[in-house]
Order: sequence, then C-alpha cells, then structure tokens
Amino acid sequence: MRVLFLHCDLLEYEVREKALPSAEDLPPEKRRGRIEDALVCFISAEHEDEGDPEGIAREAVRNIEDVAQQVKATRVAIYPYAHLSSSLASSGPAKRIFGLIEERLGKTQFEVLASPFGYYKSFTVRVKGHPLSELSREIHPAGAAAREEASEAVKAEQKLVSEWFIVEPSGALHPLRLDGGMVAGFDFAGHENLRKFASYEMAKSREAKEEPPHARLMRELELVDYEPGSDPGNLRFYAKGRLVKGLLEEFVTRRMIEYGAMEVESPVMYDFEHPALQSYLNRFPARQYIVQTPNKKAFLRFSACFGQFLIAHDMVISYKQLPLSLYELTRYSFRAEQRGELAALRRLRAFTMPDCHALCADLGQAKEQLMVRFEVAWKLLEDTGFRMPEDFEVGMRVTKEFYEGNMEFVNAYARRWGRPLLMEQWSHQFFYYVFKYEWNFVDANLKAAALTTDQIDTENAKRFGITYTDAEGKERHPYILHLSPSGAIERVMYALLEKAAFDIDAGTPPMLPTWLAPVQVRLIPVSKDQLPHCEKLLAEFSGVRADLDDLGDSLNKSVRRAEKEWIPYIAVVGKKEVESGSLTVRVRSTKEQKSMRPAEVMENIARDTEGRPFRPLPLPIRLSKRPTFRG
RNA sequence: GCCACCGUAGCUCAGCCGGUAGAGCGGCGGUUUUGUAAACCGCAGGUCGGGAGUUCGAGCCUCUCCGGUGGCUCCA
Repeated sequence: MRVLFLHCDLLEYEVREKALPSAEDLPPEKRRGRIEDALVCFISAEHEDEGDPEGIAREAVRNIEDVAQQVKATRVAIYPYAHLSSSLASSGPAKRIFGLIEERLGKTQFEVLASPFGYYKSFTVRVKGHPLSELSREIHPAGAAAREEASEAVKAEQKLVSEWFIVEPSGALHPLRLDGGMVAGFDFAGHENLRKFASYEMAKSREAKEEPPHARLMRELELVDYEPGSDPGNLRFYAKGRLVKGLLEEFVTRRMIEYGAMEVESPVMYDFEHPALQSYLNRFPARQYIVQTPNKKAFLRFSACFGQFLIAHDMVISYKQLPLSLYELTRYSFRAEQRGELAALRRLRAFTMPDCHALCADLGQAKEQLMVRFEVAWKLLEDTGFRMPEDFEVGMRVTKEFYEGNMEFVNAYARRWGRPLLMEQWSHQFFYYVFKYEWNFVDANLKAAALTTDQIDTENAKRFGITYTDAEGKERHPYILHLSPSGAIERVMYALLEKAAFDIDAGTPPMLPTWLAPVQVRLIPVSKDQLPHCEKLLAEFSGVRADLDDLGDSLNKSVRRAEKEWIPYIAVVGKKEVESGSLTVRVRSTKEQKSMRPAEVMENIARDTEGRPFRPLPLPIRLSKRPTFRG
C-alpha cells in the first residue's frame, strides 16, 4: 500500500462518474465532500495487500494516526487514489481495504471524511506547505509480528470449539478425548482404520514418513506422471491413465444422470468483481489461481459451486420441482495449494471434481434427499471396485444445534452406514453448512483422504440470490446440498492404487478392477509360429481391450511383462492351443492357470465389467508398435 | 509458505579425499524360436535439474532458482 499524506487547509471533492461498473450507487450526501484543516491521505491499495485486508488496514490506520499526531491534525480525509502504484490491488479487495480503514478510523477520536471508491472525482486541495505537510509512506502487508494478530475470520474459527464422538449404528454416543496423544473413549477393537482416522483428525498424528505407494505405481504403470513443465500439482496423464480417468468420469456422470441430476457446464474462470462472488472469495484470498484476461482479472474456479449457483440464480423454480439437482464434472477445479501440501494424486492443484447441487424446499426434504444421494454414492463406489463400507471411514461434521434438533436423522445415518463413525460437533456454525459427511480412505501411510462428501448448506442460497416460489406464491431460499458422489476422480485413482498397494504387502497380486484395467486380455504366442493364429484370435476379442505380444521375446519374459502390467487375463497360445482352439489363461484375481475357450474369457470379462462403461484400447494393439511413455 | 532430505543416460541407481562419468533395465543391430515372472553378443545414448560463485580444476564445496518427497501450517 502506498499513502501520500498532505496536511491541508482544504479538501473539496465532487463525484463525476463511475470509474468501475461495480461501484455502488451513492446517496447525495456522499456525492460531494469538504473538510478543512485536515490530514488528507491519498491511498493506493496494492496487489500484495490482497492477502491480508485486515492486517493492511490496521497498519494503514496506525500510520495515519502516527502522521496525524506529528502534524497535530484532528481531522482526517481518506481518498482512494489509484495513481500511486503500478501494481494495484483488484478493486474487490481494494474496496474492502478502504472500508476497513474507514471503519477503524471511525472508532478513533478523529473526525473522518471518506471519499467514495470507484468514482472519478474532481477535487481541490490546498496544502499547508510546512516541512511536514507532504509525506509519503509505503506500507507492506503484515510482517511476522502483525500476522500474529489474527483476522476476524480466523478469530471466529479459533473460537470454534470441536467435540469429538464415535456414533455407533445403534445411535450410542461415545465422547472422545486425547490421552497422551492417543484417542481414548471408545474401544476400537475391530475398527483399526477408524482409530487411525480419528487419530489423524484429532491428534493430527502422522505416523509414516515414506512416499505414498501410489506415487510410484502411477508412474510404473504408465498412468500418470509429474509435469515439470507446468505448475506443481498439474499432472500429465499417459494413454493408460487417460483411459482409466475417462472411464471413471463417464461412470460417475452416467450414475448422476440416472439419479436425476441435470448435467450442465460452466466456465472455468470468474470475474473477481462479480458482486455475488466477492463475499465468498474475500474469506479465502490466497487460494486461487489468478488469470489476467485481456481486460480483467479473473480467478480459476476451485469447485463447481459458483457456476451452478449463478445458473440457479437465474432459474425460475417452483416448489413443485423440488428437489432439483444440477451436476457438473469440472475439468478442472483449481486450488493453489501450498507446495508442501501437494501429494501425487491425493492432493493436486488441478483436479477433476464431480459436483452435484440439490435445491431442497426445507430441511426435511434436504435430509431425505441427502439419504437418496447416499445410496447413489454407495452403489457408485461399490461398483467402481471398493468394498462398502469397509474401505472407508465416515467423518461427520455437525453443529451442536443441528445434532440436538436432528438426532434421529444422525442415528438413522449411522444405522445405514452399519459401522461406528466419527462425529465432530461444533459449538456454533462457522462454515456455510450445518451438516456434512465425508467418506475417508485411510491409506498405507495412515493418511486420510475424503472421497464422497455431501453437505447441507443453509447460507449460499441467500448469498447467491437463489429462490423458488412456494405454494403460497412467496419467494423462498432453498437449502442446498453439495454432493461429490465419488470425490475428485484423481483421488479415486489414488485410492484404487493404494488399495492395490495393500495387496502387494499382503502378498496377493495387485490389480485394478477389470473394467478399469487398461489391457484386459493379453495374447502371448509361445513362438512366432502361432502369430497368425493370434492375429485371428484378436478379432474374437472385440468389445474388450485385448492386445498381442508380438515382440518375439522368450515366453518367460513376455509373461513377466504382462504380469508387471497387472493384466487380468494372460492367454498363452502354443502348438497345443492352436490345435485345440483353446487358450491357457493366467487369471490374475485367482492366481489360477487354466484352459479356457476365448468365449469363456469374454464371458468372464463381461461379468466383471457389467454395467460399467467401456472404452477401446487407446494404444497400438501389437506391442511391437507401442512406444514406452517412460522407461 | 516454513524446516529437512533428494535431483547423475528414457527408467532404477553407483560414483571414494574436488582431478573431467559407470552398471543393470529399456532402445537399436545381430544370434536364438523359446510352454508360464528377465536367453546371449554387440552398439548408441549424459549441458551430472537450471544459473551464479569458490578453485589451476566442481557430479562432489557455497549461493540462488526450478522440480520431487517427508514434517509443519493448510485442506472453503
């Protein structure tokens, strides 16, 4: 922030026209102003100030008080003046900063005149001209000392008191406490993962130190890799990885449409100045990617919320149409996570997020609909290849008030889940929701990552002006549910790979579910004499992802290669098989080696993949034609 | 963002006290034509992550930037 201090006999201004379209209309008394014998402060808010409006405003006021004291001024004028800096703050944050300065100065003994922000003004100043009457200062955002004073929002969060419980399927409640770093208050026997999850959440325990296994696997399997040419947390997907991701995307989307959601598509970037977005944004100023468009500054979306809320804002909705769901799969959502927080596929800066918002007439309908979506998500994860509910641990977050008023709902949820779950109870509502749940995957390094999540949002309908008309013809704000049925697609891949890593440790062959296996069947001729026969067989495997190892290596080597690729059905074709018309197949899931006819293999795959999307092999069918993406 | 560790051939890694770079796999050429997790021989392949510094001389020491991992903070 830059400030030019002028100790003046007189300041007089008159508003001419708006300089910013978003500037608010002014009451007549604000359109002109005059102050005599005052310290006039011309101020430019700069880009670097955006991260901490509270802090910079506090510093500004401190400086103003300081200078005013020196020149013995009792009156102060604040004059937003863009021309002191070449690195201006965006107008949203700037406006907020000026508001805060005015508010804080108002609490001092000074008489304050604040000229409006966002307008062209004509003005007159007459500077006193004594040695101290002209002075400029640069004020930088909170140094270490200033940062200790938390912003209002952070203070509110700090006041937030969390209580932790285990809720059993019976509804029995067990208050948890930390006892020497260990979670106590519940017998976790038989619920080892829940203990790990509770300890991750409550004690912030980080027990392991290795790289997560999936980070290595994703590269070894030629699925996904880091991209040093981009920004951290923006990954590259090779052909096989794109296939897996594409299939998951299709599956989730199909299930959401079957559920009844209306798929929409919204922009990836939004205008900083858009009034509906500002209050939402200002609370989390440092999290976005900023992009400079030809004529404005925009931010990249960090979820599908805005896009869908802005659509919902313009929709005409009757209570008869509720509940009503909008769905979008964002490719991508962007969050400028701190460097140290990124972790391969678990935590990214650019990720693919299915997001489904349901507008509900009232709390009753919201609770009912939440459980409908619970079933959709449960089935989706189960059909993807997870064990439900064993692969996940529920984190449920509620306000105390919600819990006490809706105990039956919480208990019904716990009964449906069928296993004990972790509940965090907040003393008061700090976030926009009163109820939220996540299904967390606990990985080999004992880290928890949320996949499925749904929330009951009581605030954003008001904030974004989303309304429906009720039976009496009155406009009402709906409750909004925020469901991500699977969580980020990359995170689903992470969980599947981490699950496979558990199998490696347990000594069972790791694999992806057959419907996601990049190659489902590999044909390996014992010698090149069987190649023509294999070529013919390929035609029989239409509708599955089959390929042919025609590299001419030894059988041992070819089998090893196929095993390392986690191929579920490896079919060896030698002299015997050509004569009998059968295949000798290694079935990965059962470790069996048995003689099967091609039709049987097809039936097995059809059974494994029933109801899931299919995509053809996105690679050359003959290995001799296939490049390696990495060594 | 802070602290620590790491970055050498496409991949996985070795490289001593600072003296000018090595293996295996993969690729290419040849021999072999194989019955269920790596046949054999040969060849090519390196700004030692980028930049700056110290030094007669830097993969090795110093600074800085980039990338990765772990911890902290964070996760709307």
